[in-house]
Amino acid sequence: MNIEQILTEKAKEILKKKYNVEIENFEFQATRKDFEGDITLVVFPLLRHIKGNPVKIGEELGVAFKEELDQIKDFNVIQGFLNLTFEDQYYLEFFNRIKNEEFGIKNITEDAPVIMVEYSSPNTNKPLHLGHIRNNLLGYSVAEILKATGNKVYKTQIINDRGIHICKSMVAWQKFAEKDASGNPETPETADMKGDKFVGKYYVKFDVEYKKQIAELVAQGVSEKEAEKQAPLILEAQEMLKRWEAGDQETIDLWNTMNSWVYKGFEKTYKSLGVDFDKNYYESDTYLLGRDIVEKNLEKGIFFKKDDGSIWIDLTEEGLDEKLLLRADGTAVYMTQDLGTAIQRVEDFDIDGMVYTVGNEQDYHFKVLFAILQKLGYKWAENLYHLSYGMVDLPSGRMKSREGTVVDADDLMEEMEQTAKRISSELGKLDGYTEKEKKALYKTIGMAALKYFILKVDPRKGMMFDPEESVDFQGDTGTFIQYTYARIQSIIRKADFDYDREIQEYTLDEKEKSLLKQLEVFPQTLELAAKQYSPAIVANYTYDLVRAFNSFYQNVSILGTEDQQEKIFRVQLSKKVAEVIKTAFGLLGIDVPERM
RNA sequence: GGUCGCGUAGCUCAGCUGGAUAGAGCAUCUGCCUUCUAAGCAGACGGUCGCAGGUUCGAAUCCUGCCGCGAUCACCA
Repeated sequence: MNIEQILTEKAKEILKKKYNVEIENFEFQATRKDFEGDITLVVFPLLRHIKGNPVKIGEELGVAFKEELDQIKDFNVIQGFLNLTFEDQYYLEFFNRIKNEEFGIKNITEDAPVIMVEYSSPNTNKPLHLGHIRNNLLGYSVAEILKATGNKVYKTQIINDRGIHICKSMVAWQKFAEKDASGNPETPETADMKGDKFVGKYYVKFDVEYKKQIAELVAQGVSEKEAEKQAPLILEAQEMLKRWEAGDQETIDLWNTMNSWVYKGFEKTYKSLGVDFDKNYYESDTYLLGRDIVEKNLEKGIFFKKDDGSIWIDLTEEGLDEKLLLRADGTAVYMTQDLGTAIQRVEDFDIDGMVYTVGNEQDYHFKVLFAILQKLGYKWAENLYHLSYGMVDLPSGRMKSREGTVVDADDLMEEMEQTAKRISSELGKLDGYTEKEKKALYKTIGMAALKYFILKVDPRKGMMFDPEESVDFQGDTGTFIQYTYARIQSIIRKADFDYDREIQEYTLDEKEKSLLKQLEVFPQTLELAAKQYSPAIVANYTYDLVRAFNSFYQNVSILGTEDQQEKIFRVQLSKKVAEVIKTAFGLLGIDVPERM
């Protein structure tokens, strides 16, 4: 039983005796720092059940708590707030209990819920950019947080590897690839380019040439709309798509080759980002899924057919529209595919729920998707969540690839590393590190700054990113948190005495106490983060913890104190704080360095 | 136009299921390194929580209306 439950039981008992009322819920909150106390019971809500003066009721409860509970040292009542102060012993017992365990992390049991987290889901014609970074970091982190709170998790991505856009890159490469002396077209290897960048280059090339053709046609008097349809390049791309769908071997080979280039490039970016997947789905495998389901349920009357033969679902009862699922020619749309893919995944992994990490521009799509799956009666459809995140905006507005304002993922990561290098070199604290170790450290620091910057904001909200003002390394940053971790490691390295002994009796310093309080809420913070699918909650928690530690560090002496008890306790406490930092940052996908 | 989301300090963001005098960081200004890492600490300055009503003992938080910004409303994905 935790302290809130103990207090609740006691309060129930007291009020029953005194006022003969049964009250189930009490409102507790951490005492604000301007007041004396550790936990506060808000008395006002009780007035609904008890007629009386809130101050008097508070006093009565306070007296009883103090007399009857060992944990309570003192109390005060201000207006309708009963502030309770705990005995130091309470915190000490808490600390000794968690000291040697992996604190905050739940075990994953045999019967744990199985959740699939989808994220990234790139197109194979464009390199990853800042938007993908937010997506990837969020998806990965939410997956980790779900694991830490006792779920079995599979991470997945669905790769959009087919369609007209891929054919555009293929056509462009066939037609416009630069050739070497013996007439061989360039490849990522010969051009010394990352595969995704290479293919992306030809996608852009297609667009440029296509626009030229449109302009020419328009100059000949063709309307713009017509020109877009008639331009030879687009016709070629459409032909290519037809051949692909017909299974033409040459086309499939080219498609495979170019996709494999892209995947190699993605792989590198994912590795730098530190994200991974348990399973990849490819649209080329899933785009035909969903049709059977639609046809099967047509008979059941969940779907209906219009005169032209197209198949729809009516979601007006759910407050949504009618939605098309199969065209009159029997081909599927995006929705149908997602429907089929969801069902496929449940078959593959026996999952109980899914999280889709997709931008908030698709809110409507997922509302509809989930509504349909629920209507079809799948039990797991109750546990679908659209992790809908806001767009990353630049100071100039939205990122637009057409206007060249996309922030490339690889470039950004490289810049972060360079900034870390510059600052680190200026500070010059890395004596004894080899060049290789230094480089690894710069990357660790740069990535932390970037990841923390992105993850600390509420996923649902849009966010601002200014590439000119490089990400901060001071204040509320990943760097600051890493720095604190490194600081603690330095203390531990220097603590050359046996500090393993358990401290039983101890008078807590104010700074120690606020650290313990912050540690205490770690598990519930993780629960909240999982419930809200929000890494930001973990990030903000870690920042508060670290701030409390630095205040402690600067205001009391850890290794310098004469008192042996004090010295042992402070080293133990510091060590525990470092562990929690590491755990929390692990959930955000951020590494911590031993030195910096 | 319908639907959804957002609007908190000069800037970037916190603020849990309503609770005490709305919090951080950056920026600006003051102190603190012969003692455990100053990527730090301590402090100052900075707010009509978009506006107007309502519910409540109590509203940044819930409800309604309005204003501003964004997304979406495709037989695109």
